[in-house]
Amino acid sequence: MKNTDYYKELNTSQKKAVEYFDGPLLIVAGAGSGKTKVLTVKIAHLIEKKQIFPNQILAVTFTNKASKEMRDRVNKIIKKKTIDLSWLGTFHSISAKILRKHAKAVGLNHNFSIIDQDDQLRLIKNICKSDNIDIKKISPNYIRSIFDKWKNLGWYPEDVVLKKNQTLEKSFLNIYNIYQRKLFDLNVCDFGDLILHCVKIFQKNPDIEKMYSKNFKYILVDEYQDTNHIQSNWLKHLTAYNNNICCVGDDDQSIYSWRGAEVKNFLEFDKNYKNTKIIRLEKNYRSTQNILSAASKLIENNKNRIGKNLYTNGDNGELVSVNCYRNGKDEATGTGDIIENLKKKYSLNNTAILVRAIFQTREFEERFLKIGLPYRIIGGVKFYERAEIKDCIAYLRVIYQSKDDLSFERIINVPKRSIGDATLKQINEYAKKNNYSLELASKKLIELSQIKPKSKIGLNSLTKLIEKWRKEYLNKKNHIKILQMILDESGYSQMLKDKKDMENENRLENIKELLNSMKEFDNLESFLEHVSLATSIDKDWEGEKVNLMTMHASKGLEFDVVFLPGWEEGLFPHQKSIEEKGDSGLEEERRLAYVGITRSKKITNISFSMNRFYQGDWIESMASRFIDELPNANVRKSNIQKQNDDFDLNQDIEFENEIKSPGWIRYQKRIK
DNA sequence: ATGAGCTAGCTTTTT
DNA sequence: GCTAGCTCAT
Repeated sequence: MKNTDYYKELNTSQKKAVEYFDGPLLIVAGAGSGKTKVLTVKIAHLIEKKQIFPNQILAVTFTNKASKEMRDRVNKIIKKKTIDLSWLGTFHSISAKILRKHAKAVGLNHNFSIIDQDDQLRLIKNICKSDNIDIKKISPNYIRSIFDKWKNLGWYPEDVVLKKNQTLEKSFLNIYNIYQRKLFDLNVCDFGDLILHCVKIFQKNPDIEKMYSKNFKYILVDEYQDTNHIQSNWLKHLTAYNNNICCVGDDDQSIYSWRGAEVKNFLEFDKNYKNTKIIRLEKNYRSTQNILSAASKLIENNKNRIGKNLYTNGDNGELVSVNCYRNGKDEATGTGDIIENLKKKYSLNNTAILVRAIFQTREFEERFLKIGLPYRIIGGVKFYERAEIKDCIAYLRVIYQSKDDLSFERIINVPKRSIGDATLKQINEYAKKNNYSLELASKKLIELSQIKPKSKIGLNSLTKLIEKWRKEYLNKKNHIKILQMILDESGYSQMLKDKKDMENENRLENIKELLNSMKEFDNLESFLEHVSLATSIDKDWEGEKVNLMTMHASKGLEFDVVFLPGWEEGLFPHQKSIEEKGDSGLEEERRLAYVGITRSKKITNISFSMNRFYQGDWIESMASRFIDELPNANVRKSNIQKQNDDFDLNQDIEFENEIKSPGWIRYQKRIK
């Protein structure tokens, strides 16, 4: 095997990391040190040099985006036809794949549906209602977060261990029991179950564990610092036979502890896996010296870290600028001005504004619309979480899986069919009593003429339609045609057309896009599987636009120019973070700052404002403590006083038709 | 069953 | 200041 170009490009420690194949390996990879490169080259080497079958490699990421990128890059390296890396995916997608094969082992049917947070919440609310639990006293959202926590710890209801003082949690245990039973009845899983069920299957069935762990000759894990307890457990099972695991991560970029991630997994990797080899990647290929020094000095204020010395061969570059503005509007205006100046040299696509909380994008949006600076918002409401998209999917799910009561309940009165709480309650009770699905219960109640006349008409037509659509599905009608049929015949399209406001036009657009994205799938089944685990469809990347997103969402990305606004005490570090988690909360906020700064390749602009309009009030704010932690040698501080550049609301500006972000809609409402 | 009107609460959110 | 989610009157 000759040394190929991609291999020559690696530095010494990267090469070492690629070539260390057998036994546990932990790669401590600083920001911008080329960790994805190492992982992808390693996969290529395993296939080409070590003659490992692609389907004997397990490669795990956290996001769909990361696995897509990894797949693309491996394919680029191995120039042959697309290789079958069937076990490259997210923790959840791989778990779902395993679980489909062994669903029976945990009491599920192989065609189970995967439910999201929204469905979880509705289910919990339903349980609370029938159990007479006062939702006002305990928020269902809190209950859900506790369930998730338990699942992340690997606990079925019977495994839950509580301390004496956890009385509130104790009262949730009964709900957890009912909730889990309900999930089985409905033949559905929540996200947490996907991984938890797999671990339980491995625990109870050594033969299944052996089958998989024997097959996976090599296991690679990206962003290891973000794994939680159950994920680390899951990996332990899958490494049982061959014990070849390579994990890549950066403890300084652990920013998801609130989602159950435990840096402990990363810091104590060598305790969990005996004879671990540790390799550090400390050469940074991304940022200038000034940016790197600023980030490094800042993160040194954290006590709980491995510690590393990042270096770069690059030049010093520009100083990191720290700008003080009078208020949020000035900050948005000033930022816009700087972008206008820089955009000849650095493209807008390579410019990003990274915020702590998504609401902060608003002021920037308003300003950018005003001056006609194109932008895109990454994050916010996910495509597949939009109500209209969820409605479409609920219709499809009901057809695919008649037991899916959650979906049935979602669409029973959408569009309006005069079926309200009372009727729904009646159906629910009848279903429960006879152990029917809601759909079956509805049909029976109609037959028995027990539904109020007005509701009966609506309900009857719905059940008849569902039967008709299901027949079409069983006759192998194309899934896109089926959805079009549903939209027409249910009156859903009409409902959206009737209300002629902007939002509904948007909704119709989104549905068109959904129909379009369905083309990529052969059948309804594979489409539904994709949808349950996906959050977005790739789009809106065309054109030159400034990127606005949260710092969380920016992890793994890089830009020439990065703006970090709103560095004020209370907002960043966020008050809540410190209140809830104290010092460890503060350290996580600092890691977030570190992630933010290290996204930048050339220019970094940090800013704060002395006054901010926040939650309906003007508050005086102080510069974030993080600003004081930046090294003076690498920073240039300035006070920016804008002239009286008040927003002129009467100006007529033609907006590009495509910009229909929340900010644009708000803006439209305001100027009307 | 449904729309108007009021109130509480307001971070991050890979799946 | 905004808005989701509930209550209450129609």
